[in-house]
Amino acid sequence: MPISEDQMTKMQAKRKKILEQAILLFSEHGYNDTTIAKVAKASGVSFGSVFTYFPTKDDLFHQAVMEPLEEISKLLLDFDENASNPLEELEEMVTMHIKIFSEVNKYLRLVVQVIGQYTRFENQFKELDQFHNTFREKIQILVKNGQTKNQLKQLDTHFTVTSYTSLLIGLRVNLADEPDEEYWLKFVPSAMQIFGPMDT
Amino acid sequence: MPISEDQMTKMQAKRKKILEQAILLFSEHGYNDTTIAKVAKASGVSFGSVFTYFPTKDDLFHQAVMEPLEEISKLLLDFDENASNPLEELEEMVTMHIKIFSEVNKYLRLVVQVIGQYTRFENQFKELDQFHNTFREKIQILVKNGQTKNQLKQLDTHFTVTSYTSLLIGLRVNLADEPDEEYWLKFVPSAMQIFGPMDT
Amino acid sequence: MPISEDQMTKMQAKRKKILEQAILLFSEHGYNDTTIAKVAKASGVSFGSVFTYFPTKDDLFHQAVMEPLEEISKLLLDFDENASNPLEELEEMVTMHIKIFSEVNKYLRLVVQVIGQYTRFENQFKELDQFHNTFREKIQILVKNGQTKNQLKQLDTHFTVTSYTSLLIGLRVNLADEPDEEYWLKFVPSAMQIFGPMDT
Amino acid sequence: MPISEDQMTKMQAKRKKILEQAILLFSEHGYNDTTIAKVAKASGVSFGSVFTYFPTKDDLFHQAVMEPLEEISKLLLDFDENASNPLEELEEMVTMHIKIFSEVNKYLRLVVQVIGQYTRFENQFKELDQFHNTFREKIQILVKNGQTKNQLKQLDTHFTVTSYTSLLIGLRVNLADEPDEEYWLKFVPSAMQIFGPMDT
DNA sequence: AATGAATGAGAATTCATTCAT
DNA sequence: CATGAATGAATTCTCATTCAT
Repeated sequence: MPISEDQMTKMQAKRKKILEQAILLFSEHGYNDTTIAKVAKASGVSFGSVFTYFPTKDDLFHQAVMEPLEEISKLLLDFDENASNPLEELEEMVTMHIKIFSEVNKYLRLVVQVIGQYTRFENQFKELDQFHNTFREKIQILVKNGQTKNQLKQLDTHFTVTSYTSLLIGLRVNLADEPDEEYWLKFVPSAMQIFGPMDT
Repeated sequence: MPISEDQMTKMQAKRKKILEQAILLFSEHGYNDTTIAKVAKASGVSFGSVFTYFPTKDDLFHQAVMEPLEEISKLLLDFDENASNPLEELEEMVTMHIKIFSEVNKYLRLVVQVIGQYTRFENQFKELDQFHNTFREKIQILVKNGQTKNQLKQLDTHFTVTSYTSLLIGLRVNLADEPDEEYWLKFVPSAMQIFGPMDT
Repeated sequence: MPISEDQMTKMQAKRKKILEQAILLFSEHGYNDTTIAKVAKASGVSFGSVFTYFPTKDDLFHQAVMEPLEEISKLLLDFDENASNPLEELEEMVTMHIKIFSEVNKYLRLVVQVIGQYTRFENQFKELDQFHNTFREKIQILVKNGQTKNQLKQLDTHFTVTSYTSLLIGLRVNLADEPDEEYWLKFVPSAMQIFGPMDT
Repeated sequence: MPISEDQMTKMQAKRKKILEQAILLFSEHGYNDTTIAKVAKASGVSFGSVFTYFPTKDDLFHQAVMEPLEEISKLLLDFDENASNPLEELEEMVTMHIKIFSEVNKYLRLVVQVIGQYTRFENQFKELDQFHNTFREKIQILVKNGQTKNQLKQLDTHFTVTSYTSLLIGLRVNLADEPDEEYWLKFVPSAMQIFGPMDT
């Protein structure tokens, strides 16, 4: 092997650094106003090096949108849709989601850009849309279970869940770069309301 | 100076046409990918004419964001926060808002872009933010009245109303270019839930 | 009409100037080493103006190869293949061809580049090749007439004429930028030999 | 130093392989479109290895033009200018030359590029020109001998011989990548005509 | 000697803006 | 006022060359 393990590690780190800075810049300034030169400078690498790791600017953007999705989607799907106490699980889930959305500020702004211009960023949009479907389906099961157990009102689950995910993304849009988790958590009750919890 | 009224009318029409097309193009393709040449072509006017009506591209964008706001804000604020039956008024208001959001697709995508990149479009963002505050304040009064009359649960009005506006904008993001008003109206119940209507 | 005739004339002149300089530069330095900046400078126009007249560099090259062809092909085909005295006509034709080839130095170097890299300049090559066929066919008729009248030896006309055109282009290659018409004319007897004139 | 003979052989082979591929690529795609990376890939060696054998791209091109010349020039000069039967020798020579030109297609395209852009490839051109002179001088002697023996017409030998070499290079340009030796050999009579053989 | 990551100079192309007609 | 040619700054991407491993 011509490449030592040490070098591999360094390269991985370099790639990661570039991608991180790209996400930051893309999310703040958009696709066009984020030049490769700016990304290179922010990452502390040379201009040409960006092209060593990402063949085109399009590719860099694509990876900036796609790579974090895997990790974040795991976190967002980390709840038990068949929990014995659906209402309790739902509240835990909402709390978790709110926390996550309060944290991954920059990346979500990138997501909003992609969705907002889905014709321009078609490929990325498709993948995000696919996750959105998976996401909603899993929540729907939990909601149905809650309704079966009479913990939730008999609302249409499709519209309920779509409203919930819309609230999440809408908060991220409206709260701009509000970083205070405490503040975010105050939206948990409103979010819960959407699911129509039975008064007890 | 010696400009006939007829000419004035024509120029107004031309300006309006340019602005309309600019909104469409800006919302679909973003600021940078919308060139003046494309706007001119879409409007059926010459290249240089755009500059006759809007001194710079920045200005064109600014007007594209600001001018429709006046009209739309009037529509959105068209409810009686001191109605004698707050819950009924609230439901009417929500229905109206959902209808409006289902209709002004293109413009709202433009709004999302501005909010999503508020550092880049600072001036426009400020004005939108200002309206957002006015908007929320008026709704808050209605909600408080509803709570006083025990039609609504005693939820924190600030967070409730911000959740409501977030849901609206979030729906616009999530439903992309869904144009069917019938479909949109199905979200009214979910939106109402946020305000915690008392079961009757 | 928004453009005055005067302006049209100026633009035509500008376009011509750019094309002329492009031919010179392309022929001397090749496609890649001829930058648009150099063409602009040589033509005394601004960088961007080149793009006003020729959308891409490829297009500029294409026109540089194609446009002069029309005029030159007319000159080269200006002989009477059915002349009553074919041998005399042939000698006049050869003399004319040699003169032309001695004059259009730069352009022919461009032609040699295209032919030499016909895979790279496929489109241009095809058109040149087409002319080459037309050119040879017309000469072949004259040669056949000369053979019928026993003024020329019974040589295979296809190979004879292809040899003749090869000699012409080969001379242009070998004589590099020799500009002296007198010198060039000394090759007429050699060129005539190819056709196998009967000794008289 | 301590380099085994075995290693030397391997390196020589590697160098040869690189040069062969370089000739192919340069001749087909020209200097600029032939990147070091492409040469490396075609040769099956690593990117950096090309630089081990050829310090710069210029040098690689230089060697690609120069190294084959030695061998080919020997072949082209392999005739007896003082043969007792000059005409017979001339015909044998022409046949041999035509065969050689039909074979070394790729390299000759490279030669045409150098001559066609002699200002750009000055050094290489000078050496090719030098050979051209040597080549013509030797043929001239043979032609003069043929004229002395009244086997050839009294034509100017300089122009005759230059016409002959022009025909050769012109055929290589015109016949593009025609590989059929049989076809090429049909040009021998035309080539012979240039020397003005006496009818017998 | 071999490898390929790192670098940055250089090139084509786009496009807002200016301005003469 | 309308038009569109002229301009050049800015951007992406390529690639020869260097150099650490």
